[in-house]
Amino acid sequence: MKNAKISNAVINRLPRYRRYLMELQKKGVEKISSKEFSNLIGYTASQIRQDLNNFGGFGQQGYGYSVESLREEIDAILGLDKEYRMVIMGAGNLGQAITKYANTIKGGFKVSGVFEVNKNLIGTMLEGIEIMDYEDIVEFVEKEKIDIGIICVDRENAQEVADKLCFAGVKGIWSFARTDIEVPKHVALEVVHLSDSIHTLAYRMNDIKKTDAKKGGRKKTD
Amino acid sequence: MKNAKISNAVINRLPRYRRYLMELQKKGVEKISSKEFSNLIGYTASQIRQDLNNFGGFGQQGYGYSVESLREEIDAILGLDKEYRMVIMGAGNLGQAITKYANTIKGGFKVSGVFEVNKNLIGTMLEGIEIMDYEDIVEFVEKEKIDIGIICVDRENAQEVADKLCFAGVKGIWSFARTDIEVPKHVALEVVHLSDSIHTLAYRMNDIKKTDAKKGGRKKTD
DNA sequence: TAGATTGTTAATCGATTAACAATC
DNA sequence: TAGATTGTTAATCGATTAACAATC
Repeated sequence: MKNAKISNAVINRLPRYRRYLMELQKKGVEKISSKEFSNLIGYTASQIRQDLNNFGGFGQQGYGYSVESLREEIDAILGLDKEYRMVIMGAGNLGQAITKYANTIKGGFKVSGVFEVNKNLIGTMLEGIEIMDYEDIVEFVEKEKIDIGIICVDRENAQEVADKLCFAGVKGIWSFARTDIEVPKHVALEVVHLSDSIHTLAYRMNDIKKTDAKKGGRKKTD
Repeated sequence: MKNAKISNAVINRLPRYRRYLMELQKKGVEKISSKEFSNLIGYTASQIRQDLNNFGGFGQQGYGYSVESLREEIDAILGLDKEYRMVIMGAGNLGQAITKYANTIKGGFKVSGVFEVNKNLIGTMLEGIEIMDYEDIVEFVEKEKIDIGIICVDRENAQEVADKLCFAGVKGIWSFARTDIEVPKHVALEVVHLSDSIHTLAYRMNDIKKTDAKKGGRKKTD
């Protein structure tokens, strides 16, 4: 495995490679060349080879890539061979929605607790998990060795909750709060801006109307 | 308003500009220079001016930008001055989660219906909306003038549902399905890969551990 | 007017694509 | 071995940043 800093563009493509490899595995495909993969996934063969070679030489000249072992390599690169214990911060509408979703995530991701400040919610159940008091979060993270904090609180409180989680010792934060937050360098951060996402959709809908594209062609994801 | 094709990088930054402008407005700030905005939002002043000038000259030399009118301009660019009628496709766990979330979206976005194939769910209520039969989707989109279809079905069925929605006449698709889909050129598409997102978080958590970054510094969103 | 700050052109940087030698 | 396809270096493309003339 090489060592230079990997660009975000590359990192963001890794889960996609993995999804296609899983599909291929499910279909029983054993090997794939970068050219065949290119036709399937829509990146150039050159980019695929370039991307993978950031992490090592997983292919074999004259043959291509073994679907199974490439998929295992990418799993290991992404850290999907490990377990992750998570807490949800905030049991309002957003927290309820994300808790429901988080329970369906495949792999080693497990929701261990939900935390709230609203006394009326504390002690009630959400998706089979008891809602606990925000006051107890630091102790819980330490005792239960929580890896990831999922932030589902209001914009106004997101930074404070992030600070608390980082203090408590989480290694990563996944935020759905409608704001930008900062974390110490040793904590990983991934922010999902769902409202930004639908706003760009609105832009594209109106842009299409304006340029009045002729119908018929097809457009791929990304 | 200019006309050249706007890059995705620019489009993706627009909602973020808007969020910061809303905050400034709330605080009663009336004008901002690209330099001040840069300090706040973390893009270079040059990039801010470059981005905005894709759509028109909204500033005034020697003064800066009016927070209120710039925010209005961006609202108009994004199409947030319009109403959008939406349907949720799929009332399983993901559909339930997204319906809960979609009800909280601010602005002109309104959920008008939820559709399912599972006969046991059809006719029951979800977040105050009656779940309807997938068989009736085309008629509903036409009659209710639905603009956006939100796809929350299984990977296996996502493309079929997208095809149906496009046939019915939606102008945009917001997909949360764990797969890539294709739509005709005249339909806008925005895909949210939540599982990809948490996978990149896992990567970054492990990457930090490997490079063993010294603690202390702070990292901003994006 | 003088100072400030935009709008825009030019320079730089980074990411993608092309080419090809290495090698299975 | 000959053919195929990788790994990697070089060329291109696009996006970001810097510079500065225009102008409020």
